[in-house]
Amino acid sequence: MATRTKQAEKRASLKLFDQALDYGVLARLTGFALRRASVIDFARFSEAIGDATITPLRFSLLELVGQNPGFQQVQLADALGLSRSAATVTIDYWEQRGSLERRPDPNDRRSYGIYLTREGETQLKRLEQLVIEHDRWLTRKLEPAERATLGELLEKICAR
Amino acid sequence: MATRTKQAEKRASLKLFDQALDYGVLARLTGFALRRASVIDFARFSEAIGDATITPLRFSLLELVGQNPGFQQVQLADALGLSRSAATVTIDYWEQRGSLERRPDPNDRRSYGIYLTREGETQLKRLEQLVIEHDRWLTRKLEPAERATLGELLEKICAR
DNA sequence: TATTGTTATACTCTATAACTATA
DNA sequence: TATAGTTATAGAGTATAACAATA
Repeated sequence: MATRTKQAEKRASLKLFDQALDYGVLARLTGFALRRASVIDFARFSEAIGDATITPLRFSLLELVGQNPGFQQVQLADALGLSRSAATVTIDYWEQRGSLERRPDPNDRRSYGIYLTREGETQLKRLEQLVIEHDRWLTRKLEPAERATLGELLEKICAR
Repeated sequence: MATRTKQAEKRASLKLFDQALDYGVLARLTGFALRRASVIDFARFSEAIGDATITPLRFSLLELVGQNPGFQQVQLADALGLSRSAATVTIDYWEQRGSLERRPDPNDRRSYGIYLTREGETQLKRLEQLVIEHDRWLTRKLEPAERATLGELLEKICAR
């Protein structure tokens, strides 16, 4: 039992990337650096939120619904680069928690508009604060100007 | 049949992120931008390599072995933030392809040193070229100086 | 007792395909 | 015929736990 705990403990400390090793071309790859940073972000996200089931993707969807009430599932899926089935599952998650609801679209009976519930609005406001705090933690080593620059450069990468 | 093809086709085009939607606080989050860029990188990586089974992680491990021949699995796992079992599986993948081999460690009979085979050396050189090309594609919208800046900023995020 | 590596197992995430009900 | 959403299913990927061999 002690052994298992130790193994889990060791992994939990997440001391990525060993100084003793030569990373070769990896050290020159933007893609590798992006992945590293993303892993760090992801690893602390749920912890910062205080709920292991709330992932970055799930938060993103809730935020998107909050900002764009009434949009179709298909639009939300596209906006996040998800399949329709993945969007269904993610929406199910929040609906089961009472944070959002599907309302039949009066103009197209195949589809629903997705809306926050009253509970969802409260929840989202709470999460926004925690996520913003977490993001500040993630970028705590950067000056405000550097953070802005990073945002612009990443934006350029994503622009088509 | 036509329907299915269309669905897959649509997703393959990966037109992430809809201009019509308001991304709210997501637009201000470094973590969200990192994830977006990573998704773009990952989505094109295997395609650029021309082999759907070679993922960024698998390439990273091979590169690490190439630069650090003879290291233990546990060291490679730590260097990539993997569990021991995940490292085992990843090494199995390359070993089955004849690209690397486990050699018994003469000093510690519990462990192996991991080495490239002759085939692995050739393979790695080939992959390095393709990966570097892919990374250039990923950052094609950035000036050389911007690319360098991005690297430094990401480095700061990852530094402890 | 602790560590290296393997295996068994389970869980998360996401995709494609098939299905339904509409359009 | 095409589309919105659901469900069934499968495949990556990765983790923990248990185990064997060795330290």
